[in-house]
Amino acid sequence: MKKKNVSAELVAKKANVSQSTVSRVFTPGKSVSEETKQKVLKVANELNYKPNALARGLITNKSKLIGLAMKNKQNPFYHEVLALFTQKLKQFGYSVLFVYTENEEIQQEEINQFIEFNVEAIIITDAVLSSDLVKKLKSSNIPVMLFNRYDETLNCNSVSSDNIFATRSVAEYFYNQGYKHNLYVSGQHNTSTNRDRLYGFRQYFSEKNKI
Amino acid sequence: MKKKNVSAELVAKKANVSQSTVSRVFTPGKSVSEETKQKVLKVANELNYKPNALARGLITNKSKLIGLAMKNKQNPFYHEVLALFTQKLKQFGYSVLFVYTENEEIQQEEINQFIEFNVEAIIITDAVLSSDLVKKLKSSNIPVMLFNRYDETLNCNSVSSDNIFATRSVAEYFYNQGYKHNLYVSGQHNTSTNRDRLYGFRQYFSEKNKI
DNA sequence: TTGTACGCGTTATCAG
DNA sequence: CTGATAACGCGTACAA
Repeated sequence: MKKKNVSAELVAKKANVSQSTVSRVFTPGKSVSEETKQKVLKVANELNYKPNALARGLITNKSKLIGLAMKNKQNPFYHEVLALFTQKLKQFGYSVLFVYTENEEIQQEEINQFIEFNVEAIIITDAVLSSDLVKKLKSSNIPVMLFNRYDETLNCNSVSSDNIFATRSVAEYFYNQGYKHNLYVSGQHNTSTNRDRLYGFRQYFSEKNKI
Repeated sequence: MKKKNVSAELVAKKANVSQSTVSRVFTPGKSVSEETKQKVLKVANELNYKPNALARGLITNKSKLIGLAMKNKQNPFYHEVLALFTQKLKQFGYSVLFVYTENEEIQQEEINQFIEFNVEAIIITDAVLSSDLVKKLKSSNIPVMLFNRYDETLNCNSVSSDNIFATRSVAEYFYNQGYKHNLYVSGQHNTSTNRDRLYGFRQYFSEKNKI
C-alpha cells in the first residue's frame, strides 16, 4: 500500500487551476477571485487537503514553531504556564516544540532540536542557559526569552515578577505584626528568583533595624 | 542584514566535496570514507552547520515529530507524564509537538496542527477524541495512542493501568478491616478511568455480600 | 486575476 | 566511495 500525500498539485489538477492558485487560496491576503476560491476549497475539502507546514516553512524560512524548554516536572505551576503559552501562541498561528531538560542547564543537544527545526524563537522556563549557547543562538538569529528567571550577563529578554518587592511586602507585614526576627526558608539558591526573594526580605529588615 | 542559513551546499563548497557527500556524513549508516568524513565534520563545525529538519522531513516524509495533546492543566501527574514522554521520545530521535486543549474534546483545529506538520503519531492524554476525527486520522495513516483512557468504539491503541483491579484491591483492604459499607468518591464521570474504578469497587462488595 | 518557472535544503537514485 | 540530478510540497517573481 502506497501512502500518497494530497498535495496542492493534486488539488490543482482536480480543480482545473494551477498549483500556485491553490497556494494563494490558502494564503490569507492573496488575491483570488471568489469564484475560483470556492471551487478550489470545495475540491480541497473533498480530498481532505491541508497545506504541508514543513514545505511551507522551508520556502518561507518561517517554521511557525516556537521552542519551549522546561526543567521542573514537580512544580505544577509550570504546567499551567506551559498550557497558557501554548494556547496563546496558537492564537498567533504558532505551534510549540516542547523540550524537557533533566539537567540544571540546558544542553547543546536540546538546543539542536530547536535549531534543526528552525524555530522562530525560544522560551526558557525554569532552567538555565550557558552564555556559550546564548551566543550561538544569537548568531543563528533566534531570539531567546527567559521566563521567571533572568541573568544580567546573558542579556536576553526575560519576563518575571518583581520578587524583591514581593518579599519586601511579606517582611513589612511581619514587621508590622510585631515579629522582628524572622527565619527565611528558601528554594534553590542558584536562581535569580530565590536570590531576589531573600534579598528583598533581608533588605527590609536591615533598613528598619537601622532606624 | 541578511540572514544566510548555512546549508549543506555551503559546507560542501568549503570542504571541496559534493553536497550529497555532506548529506551522507550526517546520515548514520551511509558509507563515507573516514578521511572525508572528518574533513566535512571539521568544516561543518566551524560553520556551525546543522541539517535542516524541515527539508529532511519533506523529502523523507518522516517529520520525526510526535503530536502530544493534553487537556488537564491542574493535575500535576500529567505534567510528569509529559516530561517522561518527551524524554523517552528524544532517545529515539523524536521531538514533541505539544498541543493544549481547553475543551473536553479535541477539536479539528488542534488536529490540523498535527496533520500539517506531518507528525508520525499522536499521543492523547487525558482528553477525548471524536470518532469522526479518529476516522480522518486513520485515513491519513497517522496512528493514535490514548494514554490513561480507552474507548472500545474508537478502536485505537491505548495504554492505561488496570483500574478495576486497583479499586478491587482497595475494596478488599477495607473489607478485611471490617468496613462493610463504604462510600466511593469519584472524579469525573465521563472517563473510562473513573468508570472502571467505581466498577471495581462495587464489584468486590457485591460479590462478598452474596456469600 | 491567473499561470509558468524557479528555489528552499534535503534525501534517493543511479552512474562512474 | 563519490558526484550529478531528480524529487519532496510549497511560495513567489514575472509575465500574460
